[in-house]
Amino acid sequence: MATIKDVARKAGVSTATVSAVMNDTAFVSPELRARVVTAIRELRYEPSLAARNLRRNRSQLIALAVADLSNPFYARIVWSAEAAVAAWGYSLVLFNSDEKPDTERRILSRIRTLGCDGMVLVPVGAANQYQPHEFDGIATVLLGRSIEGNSADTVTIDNREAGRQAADYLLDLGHRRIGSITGPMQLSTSKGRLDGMIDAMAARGLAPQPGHIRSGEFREEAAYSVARDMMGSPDRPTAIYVANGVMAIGVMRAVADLGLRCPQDISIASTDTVAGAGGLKPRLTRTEHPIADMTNEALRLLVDRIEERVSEPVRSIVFQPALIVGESCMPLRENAG
Amino acid sequence: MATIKDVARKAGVSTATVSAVMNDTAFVSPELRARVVTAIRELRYEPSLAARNLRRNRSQLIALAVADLSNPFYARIVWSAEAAVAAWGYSLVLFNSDEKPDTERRILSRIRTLGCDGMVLVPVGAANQYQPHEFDGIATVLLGRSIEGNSADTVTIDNREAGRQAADYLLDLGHRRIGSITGPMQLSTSKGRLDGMIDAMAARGLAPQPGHIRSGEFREEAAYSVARDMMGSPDRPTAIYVANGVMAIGVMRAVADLGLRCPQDISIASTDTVAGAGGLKPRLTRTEHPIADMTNEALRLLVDRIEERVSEPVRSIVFQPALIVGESCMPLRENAG
DNA sequence: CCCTGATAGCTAATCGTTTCGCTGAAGTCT
DNA sequence: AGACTTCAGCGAAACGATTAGCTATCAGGG
Repeated sequence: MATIKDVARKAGVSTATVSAVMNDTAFVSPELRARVVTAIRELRYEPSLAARNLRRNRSQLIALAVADLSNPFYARIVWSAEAAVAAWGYSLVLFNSDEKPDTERRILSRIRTLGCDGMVLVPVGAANQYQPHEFDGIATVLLGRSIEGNSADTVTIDNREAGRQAADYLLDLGHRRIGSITGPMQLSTSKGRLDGMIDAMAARGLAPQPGHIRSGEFREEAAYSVARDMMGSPDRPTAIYVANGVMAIGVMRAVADLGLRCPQDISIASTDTVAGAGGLKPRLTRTEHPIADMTNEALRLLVDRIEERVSEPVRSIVFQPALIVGESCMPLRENAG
Repeated sequence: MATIKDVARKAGVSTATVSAVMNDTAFVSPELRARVVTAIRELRYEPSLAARNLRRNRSQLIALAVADLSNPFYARIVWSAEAAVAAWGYSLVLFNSDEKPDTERRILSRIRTLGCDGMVLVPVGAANQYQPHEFDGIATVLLGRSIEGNSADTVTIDNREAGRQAADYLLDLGHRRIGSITGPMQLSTSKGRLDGMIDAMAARGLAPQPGHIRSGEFREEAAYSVARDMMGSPDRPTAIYVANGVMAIGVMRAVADLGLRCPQDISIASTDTVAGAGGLKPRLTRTEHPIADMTNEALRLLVDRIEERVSEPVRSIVFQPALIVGESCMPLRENAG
């Protein structure tokens, strides 16, 4: 592995000159430049990032820590993030906290040791689980979920509005007994979506039955068992709002396994679709997030911070959901059968 | 950000001692050790990987370069790889070559500059596009696809067997006019799967019609248009073998858009299912790969190399596919309608 | 009591860059 | 012609760790 010294020796110049050529950081006469370039090519010199970073105190690394890599929603974020990170000239270090606060803690420490220039974090813990020092010294953008009281930039969606839109749609179809299967209540996403749904019902003088509101892990299996339980009872809801795409798959599976039909027997709406579910039948009625836009925006904010073109102290960007009507919901009156 | 010197000063010892404590690399008396540990805790010292790596010439980084991050198949690999990499004490740097050899070339160079200790590569180019020097000095495992003549360890599936299994299944159902939509022919995966299918047909004295064999990019859109074209013609095949899961979705969409029904009008089988397609209706008949096992195995081989517990010169592990019967195929005689 | 051997812990060199400050040749002005 | 600028290019000091090699201390044997 050739070093800058080898190049300098071969080209008959100092290492400073080689560095100047590499980084275009000072004028170098055409002759010298040519000699250096030749030497670089012949020796196949590639600068050592370790050395450069030690000196510059930069790493060219951006960390992305997502909550659950098995969830296509996050897989989609990873995809967008990789592209954005590369476009900004960084490399992506990927972590999966698997919805476990302890794992997340280890990840944060690892990100620090790696000297990542910045990180995009989908936080998994409750607000009070974070120590302020876990964030200082490293540019941070929170994605999708926020941490109350934290001073990092955030990019989120309007969860409350998402819940409201989905519930309004179901209400417009005439449903009155609407249930919800949502994620862990300490997460801003779960809580916001549920609150939005309750808002929408309250606006029409309604409230969900207590037994029709259930929360659990953001996973297919969790949703499956909760749904089986809720749907098995005689006073089951006529429509259900599921807080995320993976859970919606679980719910549909539960419905099918109980011998119920969707949408004839039960209407299902959700928030956050799962990639590749284009083939899911019936197609889910859901509110969608502009995942790629959100991710790009998160990285723009992050790079802004890293490169210190900082404007305001804390920036929060909220994306609005859009309702996509599929085939998983029907008007109530036709539910008689 | 505290450095080792700060810790040494605070604990009243030399940096060498701090280093010894950190790495447990020499005996340190209990008293000193205690002082050092306290100082480390109080200063919240975390060693700089950049400095350590410069010195040790290691980076604790493993690169994963996949061919197409938008493909759930690779998303699944990413998921498994992140877990395996973390379990071995490394961090994962993720790249997406997007099936573009040029991008892949840039990635290889980047991996080199980053000083990654090793890489897992899903190669996208033809064998002759690789220069030997792009691989030397960095431990490499090729995953899923191989490069002829390359001396890296490989973990692949038996593509030929996968094609054979799928085709045999269709043949057993009585199909004779079987077509195939496959990926780029310079890739070992595409070629192997097609060869397997041809093998199976040849074993029964059959051969596919030339117009029934089409290749294109490993993407949904590509498959969609090729399928529309092939299915539109009057002598269309009665069954079709699609070389990958994402393409299968495109084919199913094309079939539906042409007003054809699957499996009544056409049987579809594929290799490599897409995660989350559990909800796809009808469920795809396909050969599946043990993705997690393959990925784990790839990382085991890689870490072996990195940590120089090398056994044989080159190791190749081939996984066998398994046929999973869904609902997307029917016996030929019932195709009359 | 001195010499030896063992060893805890220190000093300083080193990894491969970047970058500050310097040198000295060439150019400009009076 | 002398003094002053300019600036291409160089030398060497960082950056923060690891580690080879050394020093000093101490115990034990002769």
